[in-house]
Amino acid sequence: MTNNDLSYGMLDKMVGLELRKAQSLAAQTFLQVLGGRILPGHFTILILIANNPGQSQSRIAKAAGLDRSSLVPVLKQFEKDDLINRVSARNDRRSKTMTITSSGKKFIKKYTGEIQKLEDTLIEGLGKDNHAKLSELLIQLQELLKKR
Amino acid sequence: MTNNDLSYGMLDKMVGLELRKAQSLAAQTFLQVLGGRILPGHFTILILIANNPGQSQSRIAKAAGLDRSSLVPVLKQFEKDDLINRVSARNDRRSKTMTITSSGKKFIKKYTGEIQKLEDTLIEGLGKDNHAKLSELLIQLQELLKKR
DNA sequence: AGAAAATAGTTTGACATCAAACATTATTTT
DNA sequence: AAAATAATGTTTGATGTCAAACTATTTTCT
Repeated sequence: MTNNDLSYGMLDKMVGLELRKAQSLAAQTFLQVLGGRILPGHFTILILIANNPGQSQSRIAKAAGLDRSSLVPVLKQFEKDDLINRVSARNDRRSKTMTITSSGKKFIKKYTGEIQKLEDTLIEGLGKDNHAKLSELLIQLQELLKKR
Repeated sequence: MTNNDLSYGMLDKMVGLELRKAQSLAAQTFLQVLGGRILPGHFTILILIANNPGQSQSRIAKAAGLDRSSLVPVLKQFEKDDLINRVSARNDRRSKTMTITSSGKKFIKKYTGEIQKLEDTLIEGLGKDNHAKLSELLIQLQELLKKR
C-alpha cells in the first residue's frame, strides 16, 4: 500500500505547505507537457518576451518571479537557439531590449495547444468557478506577501 | 515607478504560473520568519518526523513532496544538530526509523508562534473562508495532478 | 528453496536558483 | 558641474533538488 496518512501537525492545511507540494506537482506535469524540452519557468520567460517586446531583462525577471541573475544563462541559450533577439537599448546603454524571433513564435505555438489542454483538464477537474477562484486567490496571496 | 504591468499572454491566470510566483514569495516570507536558519521545506520534514515517529525516510520524503535522495543530506545535518535520531529498523534492515529529539522539539516550539502568526495574517488578509478555500483547492489540485 | 523483482537508503552528476560582488551607465543630490 | 547614489546586466560561489546508478535487503514468483 502507498497510502499516505502521515500527519502534518501544526502545518496541516497551511497554505505554505500546500503551495509547495502543489507547485512541485504542477511543475512536473507541465514539464511533461512541454516534452521535457524547456522548464515551465523558462517557457514563462519566453511568453513574457513575446508579449512584451522591447522590455529589459530586469522587468522580465521580475514578472517571471525570478532573480535577474537567473535569467542570464537562460537568455543566452534562447539567443543561441534563435528564439529571441537582444540588442542594447538606445536610451539606456546598460539595458538590453529583447524581442521574440519567428522561430520563437513557432516554438511557443507548438506547445500552446497542449498547455491549454492541460489547463482545461484542471478547469474540468476543479470546476470552472473553483479554477477561477484558485487563480484569484493565488494572485491575492501574492499581493499580501509582497506587502510584508 | 515599479509598476509591473507586463502581459502574461496565454499564461494569464493559469494556475501553474500563479502557483510558481506565489510559492516563491511564500517561501521567501516563511524563510524570514524562520530567521533564515532553516528552509521551509526542511522545517516541514522536521514537523513530519515529530508528528510521525518511527517512519521511514521514504515515507517522510513523499509526504514532504521531496525526492528520497534530497532528504539524505538534510537528515544527516539534523542528526548532527541533534534534532532527530535515526536507527535501523528491526524488521527491515534497509529502513531507518526516525524520531524527534528533545532539542528538536524545542527547535520546533521556538518557531511555532511566529509561523502561526504569519498564517494568521494570511487568514486575516484573505478572509477566513477564502483562506480555507485556498488550501482546499490546493489539496484538490494535488489530487488532480497525481492522477495524471 | 532459489531466482527475479521490488524497495530503502545512499552517492554521484547535472542543473536551477539565489545572493553578493563587480563594471558600466543613469540618475539624483549637493 | 561634481559627487554620491541607484540601476542594469554579468560573474562567481554556494546550495537545494532531481534523476540515475549502486548496494544491501526484502518480497514475490516459480
